[in-house]
Amino acid sequence: MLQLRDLPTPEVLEKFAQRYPEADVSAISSFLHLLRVATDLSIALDTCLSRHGLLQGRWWVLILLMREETLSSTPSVLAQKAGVSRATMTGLIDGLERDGLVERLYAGEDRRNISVRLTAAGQAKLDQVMPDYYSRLKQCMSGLDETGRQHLHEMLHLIVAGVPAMIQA
Amino acid sequence: MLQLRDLPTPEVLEKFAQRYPEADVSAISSFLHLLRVATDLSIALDTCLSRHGLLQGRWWVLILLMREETLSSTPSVLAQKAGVSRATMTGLIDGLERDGLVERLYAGEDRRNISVRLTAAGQAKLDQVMPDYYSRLKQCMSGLDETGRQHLHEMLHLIVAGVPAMIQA
DNA sequence: TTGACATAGTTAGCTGGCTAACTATAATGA
DNA sequence: TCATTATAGTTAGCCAGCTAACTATGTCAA
Repeated sequence: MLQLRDLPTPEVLEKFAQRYPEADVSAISSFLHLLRVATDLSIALDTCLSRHGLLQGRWWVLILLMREETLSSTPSVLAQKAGVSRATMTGLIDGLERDGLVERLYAGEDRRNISVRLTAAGQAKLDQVMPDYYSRLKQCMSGLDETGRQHLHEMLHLIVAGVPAMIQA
Repeated sequence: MLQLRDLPTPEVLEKFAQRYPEADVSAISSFLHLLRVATDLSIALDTCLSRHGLLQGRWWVLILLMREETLSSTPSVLAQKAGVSRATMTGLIDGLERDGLVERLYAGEDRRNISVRLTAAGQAKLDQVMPDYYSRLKQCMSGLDETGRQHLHEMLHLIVAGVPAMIQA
């Protein structure tokens, strides 16, 4: 996400703003700070999951399956929800199946679709990971009270509303 | 960073919280929302840079060099500041040098060190990219006023303070 | 002074994403 | 009805990170 470790100091920003009058130093600073913190959180999540021999990609697949009443779904739906390509999902399922955490079932009406189901071992793995993840996360976010969290949500909405403007041609 | 597109609804969170009492639903929700928005911002940044034929990694190297009075630095220092391994930095510099945006100079005191310098073409590239980047970013963050940005900073500090607790053994 | 250790840059090979192209199956419309 | 088009899953190959190992150079203490 944001690899950069050496965020610009106010002085550096000022220097750049002098050459580039378009620069809005507090906007830049907020943007980079947000990316920096989010990246650190993501790394922390990876660290937590790695203790259980998992990576984010596979872990999300397990969670998406657990959300389903039937504990199953199809690769293309999973790909959409997980935000990866179908090709990547094939690889994720391959790995999870090799570890016995999910299984492919070829039994559907439409023979283009296959079903991917969380196995008992997959559920057991989640029952081991999730309490650890949740309690660490609770600690991590404990600095922010309910009001602060509400505030954060609102700000994030405001920011995300600006993304189209950033992308447009 | 966060690939997941299908963030949990309050109902899903409630269901998980029932099975896993450690869950703090508002903490989880804030955490995921933060990662989701940051990821969207990072993708928007990539989109902006790609219009100029750049990727984040190389672009940050150019910026780090421009920050220096001498427009130059060494690969290992750049690697540290850019938050990538020295091996990766070798590759980034290779690419930038091939495009004529930086040059390697072998002239230092300590012959283990080499110097990497921003070329005129590199500076010209930045003069083309930065105004675009800055004005897009300004638009993107325009939903948040100065007070909001201050608030955001404070909250991010509170969150980042919790990261060690999330990582610790 | 020289042997052990540390540091800088590079190379080789791994990984988890990606796109594009392929196969098989289903749906649709002339 | 059958040719076209769309969809699902997979495969092949690309890319930008990574670690580990290697070479060359510098440092330091016995």
